[in-house]
Amino acid sequence: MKTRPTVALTIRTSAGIFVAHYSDQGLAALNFPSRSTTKTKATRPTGSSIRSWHALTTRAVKAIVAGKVPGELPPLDVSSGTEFQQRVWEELLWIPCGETRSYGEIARSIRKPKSVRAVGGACGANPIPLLIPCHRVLAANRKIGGFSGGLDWKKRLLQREGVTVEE
DNA sequence: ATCGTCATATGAA
DNA sequence: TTCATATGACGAT
Repeated sequence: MKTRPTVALTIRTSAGIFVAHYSDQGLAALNFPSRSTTKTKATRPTGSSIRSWHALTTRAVKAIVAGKVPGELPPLDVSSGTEFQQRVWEELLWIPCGETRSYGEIARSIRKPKSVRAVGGACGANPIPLLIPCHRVLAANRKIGGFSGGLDWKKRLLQREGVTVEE
């Protein structure tokens, strides 16, 4: 996994300022609001493709934060992940808004029914939360599981989509 | 309902 | 190779 040059652009939402990182392949990472990353103002000359990608990202993020369907997504640069992780992430993309799956179900749908824990690991390694909806993956008993951006975020996003989870 | 234990895949150190 | 997991199934309590 090599680090390609990226451009960081911010997205202002009612929930805070997200930071999107773009490579020449597309959206490479999306960070939750946090104080430590708010100092990214290094906006270099951005190509027209990146600007149009950012427009799509911005719209999608705002929609998801509001619990609505994201609409068209920008190209996602998942080259930082292993083959297995990319397989999992792609699968997450098919989970419709308002529905959930379990880690085990994801494992089965990629024909690796025994790699349930590895699926959890892949979710945790997901560089683009929200757009790759890892928050819609719960444990088998419908419990919350974990979330890289903080469990409060996961709960909030699910509530917005009308999903209730066990506490 | 909760807890301990084991099976098992993947990835990072 | 060893260690840690955002799991799951099962049995004991």
